[in-house]
Amino acid sequence: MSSASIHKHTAILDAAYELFGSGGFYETKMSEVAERAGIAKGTVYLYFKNKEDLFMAVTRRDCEGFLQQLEGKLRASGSLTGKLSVIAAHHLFYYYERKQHTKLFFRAPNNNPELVAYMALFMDEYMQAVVKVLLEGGASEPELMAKSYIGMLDRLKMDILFDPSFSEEDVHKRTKFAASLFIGGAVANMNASLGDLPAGQ
Amino acid sequence: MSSASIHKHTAILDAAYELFGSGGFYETKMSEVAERAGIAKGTVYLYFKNKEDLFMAVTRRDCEGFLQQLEGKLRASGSLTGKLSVIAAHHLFYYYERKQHTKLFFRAPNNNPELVAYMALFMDEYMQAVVKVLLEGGASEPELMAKSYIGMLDRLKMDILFDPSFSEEDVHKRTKFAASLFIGGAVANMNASLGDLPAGQ
Amino acid sequence: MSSASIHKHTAILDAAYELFGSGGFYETKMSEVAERAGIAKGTVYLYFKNKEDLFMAVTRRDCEGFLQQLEGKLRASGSLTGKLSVIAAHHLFYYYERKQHTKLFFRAPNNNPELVAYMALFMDEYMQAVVKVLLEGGASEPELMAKSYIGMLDRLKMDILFDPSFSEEDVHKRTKFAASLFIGGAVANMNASLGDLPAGQ
Amino acid sequence: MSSASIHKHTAILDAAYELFGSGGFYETKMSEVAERAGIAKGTVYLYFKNKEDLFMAVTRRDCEGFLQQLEGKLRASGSLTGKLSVIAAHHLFYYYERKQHTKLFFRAPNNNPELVAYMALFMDEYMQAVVKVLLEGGASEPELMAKSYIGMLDRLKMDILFDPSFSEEDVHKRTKFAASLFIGGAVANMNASLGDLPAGQ
DNA sequence: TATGAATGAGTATTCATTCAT
DNA sequence: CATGAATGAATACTCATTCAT
Repeated sequence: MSSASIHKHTAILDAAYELFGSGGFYETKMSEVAERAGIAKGTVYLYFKNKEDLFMAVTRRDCEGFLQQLEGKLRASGSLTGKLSVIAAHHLFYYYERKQHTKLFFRAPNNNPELVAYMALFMDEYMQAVVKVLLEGGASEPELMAKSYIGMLDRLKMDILFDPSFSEEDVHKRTKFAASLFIGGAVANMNASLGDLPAGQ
Repeated sequence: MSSASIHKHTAILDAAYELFGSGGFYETKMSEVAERAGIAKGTVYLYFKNKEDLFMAVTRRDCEGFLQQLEGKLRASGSLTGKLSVIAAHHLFYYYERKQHTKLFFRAPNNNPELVAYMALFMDEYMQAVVKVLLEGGASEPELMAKSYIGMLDRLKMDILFDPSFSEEDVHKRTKFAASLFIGGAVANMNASLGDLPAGQ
Repeated sequence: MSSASIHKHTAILDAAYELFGSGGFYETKMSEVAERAGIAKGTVYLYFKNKEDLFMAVTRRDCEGFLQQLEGKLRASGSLTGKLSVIAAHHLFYYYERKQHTKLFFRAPNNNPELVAYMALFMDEYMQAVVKVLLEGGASEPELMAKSYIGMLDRLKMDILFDPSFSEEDVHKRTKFAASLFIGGAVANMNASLGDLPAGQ
Repeated sequence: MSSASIHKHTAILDAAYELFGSGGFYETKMSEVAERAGIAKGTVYLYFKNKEDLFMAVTRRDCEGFLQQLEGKLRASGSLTGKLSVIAAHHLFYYYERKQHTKLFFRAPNNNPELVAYMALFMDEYMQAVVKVLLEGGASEPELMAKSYIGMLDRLKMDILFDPSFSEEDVHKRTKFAASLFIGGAVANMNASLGDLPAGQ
């Protein structure tokens, strides 16, 4: 692929990322993608088989970037607690930085088995990255714990996407909160005794 | 509204619930909804303004049912820990019982502000129900905690939806796991010491 | 099917007959068919699955009409020679009457197996009708003879389709010529002896 | 035109002949033609103005070859009957030898006046070749007779194209049958008297 | 109320053709 | 001469919605 080709390939992915991201799969027109990429409609089809293929490619690039960055950051960080904080920060800031374009990324074509399979794979890889961290601490149910942590983070991210007044500082607070809650549990954030809590749960 | 009308209204909602639930908004046809409801295509429009309106109504009924049931269960339960367990059980079993039809419910029309607003409202009401419970324990950041708990539960529910071998027993385990992790934190599930954990976090 | 439906069905077939007939399959647009039939584009699809289906239906109606008329005329006619003349007249006048619309009917979608099969069936039925006549005369190779006769007629019809000055009288002459040539052979139309003709052939 | 050019010109014609022949005009892509000819897409346009021009050239080469071969064979043959047999054999074997590639040759672009004109010209030249033979026998309606003979042959050729089990021997039989029927007429193939045949027709 | 025939706006995709290299 | 990346016109088909009955 020539450098011009690569440039066009990237331009299409970028355009599609923004449009799929804000309008979703069904409400994004291939002609819009072409226009935003600064090329002709037919040209899109020289690089991607069809609309679903383009959506897959956009998703793939995004997910791979997410995981690669995460792994780099985890390698560079130390203690267990530090790593859990890194995960939280990565998750929240990743979306914070892309809030313009990922608002509605979760609007995907509904019955595309390939996409469903890929998303499952992504989720699994993400989870395994977290599991690996947890195992260092000797967690007994690392997969469930990893899923729980990811779920927490994913929900905490929603406000970031939809609340335009969210500041970087706010994201930092949320990051610390998430790691702390996950590690210490609700009990650590409460004044009242939890005397009725079954011990060891 | 006559009783015949109510019956038809309900039949349409039921049909739409199943179809939207398994195929998503865009891949569900109004004609299919009518057919499954046992009425004529035009009749759907006597009860719902248009496809989005129908989707809204389906969503609303589902969310309201979810919240009402939750509130009933919370009133009937005692301690803080008990209530947190009730929330987890409700969230997971709700989807467990509807796994046939909610698989893809999260595929919604992408740019409908009314729907977005409603979902935000639902999330807020759900969160407030959890907040109310947490406040009994004197939580300091009850909203963030509530969101985190809901996020955990939502991710833990995904396997239930997509893994057909999931048994009722498995759901029970997950329920206990979720409540326990949320209350006691990761530290309680780990063998290794978390000596590097900043105290009080 | 209501009478209005039948009317529309027929109107579409008529419109398609004329357009396919003069422009061929590929150069006829469904929107033109609809317009000429006086209905909306979408309505065509209520009556015919797609463009190929419509083409098939048009072809079928035309071929069936051709054969039915032929059979009626054959029943009403007497001697072997008379029947052969009836066949010739039917073939030539059928196209003479439709010269406006069948000029290019032989431009069909190229790779439609169903259509190919149907045309083979039609040709076979046509041939069998001729074979039946020939068998009354004790022909020894009736199928090849039938095909030959049909081939003659089909070529003799071409001028009718493409020559606008062709009169009904001309068609009559051609009819007589065809029957006579087929029955008596070239030898009957020649002054010179055909002494070198293998005897008995 | 250099020899390399001639080679490319021929390669394109060969490729187009096979593809148009088996897929028809509309379902053959210029890119396929180029690929099969072993050249780039754009190069085709250095040799042929456009797709229709290429189709014309392919048709022309085929028709000219058909006529030239026929004329050569006719010069080499003797009696009237012999010449008629030569015509039949030529027509049938020509397609027999090309059955792979001419199955669908008759699927031409529908509204190309130049092509229509050329085909008329070809038909006329073919007819004149036959007429010339028939005039040696003093035929009174040589053109109609020629057309009829060609029509017969054309129909008799169809089975050859579509029936893969057709042997060379079968083609021979058909050749003899055609010439014999044309010369002697149906009456020669029948047991029954044709007493009602108008004398001299 | 209920129907369902009719509508027509809306869009992904193809492919002949061009032209800068 | 040769290339092949880029173009964009052109069209079948779908399906939400309407409205005469």
